[in-house]
Amino acid sequence: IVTPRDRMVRLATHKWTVLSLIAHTRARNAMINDESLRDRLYGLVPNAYLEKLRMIHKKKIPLQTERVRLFEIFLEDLTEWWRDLLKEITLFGIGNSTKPTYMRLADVQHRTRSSQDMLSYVEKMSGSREDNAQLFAALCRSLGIPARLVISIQCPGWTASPSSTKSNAVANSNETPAKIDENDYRGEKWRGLDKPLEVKYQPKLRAIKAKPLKPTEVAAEEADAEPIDTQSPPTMWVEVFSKPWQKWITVDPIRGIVTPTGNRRMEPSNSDKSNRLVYVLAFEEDGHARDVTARYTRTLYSRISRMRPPSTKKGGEETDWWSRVVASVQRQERFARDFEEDEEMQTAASREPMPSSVAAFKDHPVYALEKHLKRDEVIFPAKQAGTFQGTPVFLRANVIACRSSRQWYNEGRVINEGEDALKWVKSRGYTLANKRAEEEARQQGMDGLQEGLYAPFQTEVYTAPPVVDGKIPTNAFGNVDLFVDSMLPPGGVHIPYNGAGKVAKKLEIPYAEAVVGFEFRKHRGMPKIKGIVVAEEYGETVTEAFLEYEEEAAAKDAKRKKEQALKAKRKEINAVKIKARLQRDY
DNA sequence: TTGTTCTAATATTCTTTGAGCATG
DNA sequence: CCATGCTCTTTGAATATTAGAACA
Repeated sequence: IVTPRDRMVRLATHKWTVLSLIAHTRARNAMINDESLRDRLYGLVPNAYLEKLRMIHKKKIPLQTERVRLFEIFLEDLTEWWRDLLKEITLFGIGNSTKPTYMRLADVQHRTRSSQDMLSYVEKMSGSREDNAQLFAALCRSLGIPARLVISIQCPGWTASPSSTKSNAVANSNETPAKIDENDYRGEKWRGLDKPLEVKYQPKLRAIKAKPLKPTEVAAEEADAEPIDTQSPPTMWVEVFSKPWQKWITVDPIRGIVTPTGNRRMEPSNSDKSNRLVYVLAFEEDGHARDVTARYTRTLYSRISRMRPPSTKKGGEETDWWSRVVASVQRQERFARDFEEDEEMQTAASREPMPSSVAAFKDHPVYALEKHLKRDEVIFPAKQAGTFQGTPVFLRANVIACRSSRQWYNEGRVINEGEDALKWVKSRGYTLANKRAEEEARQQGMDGLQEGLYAPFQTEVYTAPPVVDGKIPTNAFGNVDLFVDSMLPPGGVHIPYNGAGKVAKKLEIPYAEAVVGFEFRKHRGMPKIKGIVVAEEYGETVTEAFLEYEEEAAAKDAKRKKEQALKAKRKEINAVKIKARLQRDY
C-alpha cells in the first residue's frame, strides 16, 4: 500500500541517487585529466603503438577508408594490451550480494579521493571495473584521442516494488486513532494515524552456495559477496572518437570489446536486478556530458523511458525531469559531431521495434492504438503503421488533439466554413444551464447531446467585427470577448484597468467591458472582466483620464486615512485625559 | 517464475455570463 | 433612491492515473 507521500519519497530518492552519481562521475572525469596521471599512463604505452597511431594521418595514408580501418585495428590492439596490463579486478562496491549495486559503498581503503589514488591503481596494476574504464579513458586522452567516460547510472526504481511492501506493512492496531485532524491530507484509511505504518524489513536469506567460479568470473574480496562476472555488461565504459571516421567507438576495456556501431552489448538482461540500464551519460574531456542512452538500448521508448520519472504538466507547460538534467550537464552549443550523433541516435530510436504488449503502446512516442486515444484525440490521417494482436497500429505523429468550437473560440479561433467535425463525443454538461438543456433533450427522446471536435487545421484566427463610428460591437452580454489579444476588434484598443469604465462613462465615450476569461464556482461560470475596450481615437484620452482619476482617488484615500488616524489619536488622547481626571477627582 | 492485463481506488480535469448586501 | 463594488463560495461528474491483484 503506497500513499502519495511514499510515492514522493521514492521519486525524490531516485532523483537524488541519479544526481549524486552524475556528480560522482563528473568528479572522476575531471580527476582523470590530471597531468601526472596522464604522463604516467602515456609512459606505459610501448613505442610501437605510438608509432602506429602516428601513422594514421592524412598525409601518410590518403585513403579515408584505410585510415578508418587502421584506427580501429589500433584501438583493438591498444585495448588488448591494456587488458593484459591491468589484470586484477576487484569489486567496485564491496557488500552484500542481496543489495543492488547502487547500495554498495566502497569501504575506506577502496575510496578514491584524488588523482593520486588513481595513480596508485596504475602502480599496483589493479582496480575495479569502473577504475579500469576511467584509466582507459585517461590513457586515450593522454594519447590525444578524444575519449568519453560513459556511465550507466544505477538507481533505485521510483515505482513501487510489488510485494515487498505489502505483506510487511503492519498497522498499529492496538493504538486507537486519536484525534481526527480535519486538515489531514491522507485518505480515509490513513487518517488519524499519528505515525507511519511500521514496515518490517524481512530480507530473504539464502544459503550461500559455494559454486565453482565460471571461467569468466572473478571472486569478490568479501567471502559472502557474489562473484563478479567479468563478461557481464559493465556500468562504466569508454567511448573513443575515431577522427578518420568522425564517429564514436564503444570500448569496454575489461571485456576487450571494441564496436564501431551502436549495439546492445552494454545492455544488461531484463532480469538482471543489479544492473539496470536507464540513463547513459557520456562525459567528455571538457567536463560536459551527453545523453547517449539511445545508442545502447533497443527499447528506449517502450521500456527505458518508463523507468524514468514521468514528465509533469504544470500550468500547461510540460516539464521532463531527465531532459532538464541532461540540459544542465550538456554543452551549450552543439558541435558538428554532436548534430551527427543526435541524428544517428534519433534514427536508431525510430527503428525501435514495436512494443510487445498493449500497455507499452500507451503513451508510446512513436506508435499509438485506437483504444488508448483520449476523449479529444483523433487519428488523422488514419494511416495504419502495422498490426498488433489483430488491431491496427497507428503513428503517434498522426494523433491530433481536437477541440470543440467553444474551446477553439476560447483560444481566439473559429472553425472554417464547411468543416465537418472529425469526431463526435458526448457533451459534458457542467453548468446548471447545460444540465438543464441536457435534461430537456433527454425528455424529447434524444439521448445525450453530442458535440463536434475539430482539429487545429480546421480553424482560423477569429476576427471580431470592427469598431464603427466609435461604437464597440459587443456580444449578447454587452461586453467584448478578449480571451487572447487577437480577439480585439479592429479599430479598438484595450485599456486593461478595472475602473476605466467609470471614467469612460463620465467622459461619455462609448465602451464595452473586456472579458478575459472565466472563473468557476457552484456550477457557474463567471466572466473575469479586466478593463474596457474603446475606439482607438479615444484610447489615449481615456487612459490619461483614468490615471488622473487614480491619482486623485489615491490622494483622497490618503487624506481620508490620515483624517481617520488623527480622529483615532484625538479620541485616545481624550480617553487618557478623562481617565486621568477621573483618577484625580475620585 | 515473470511479465501483462484487469480492476478498484484515487487524482485530475473540465466547465464558460449571479445574488445579496452595504455604502456613498 | 440608485449605482457601484464587495463578498459570498470553491460544485461534481467524466476522465486519467495508479497500485495491487489476478492471470497466463
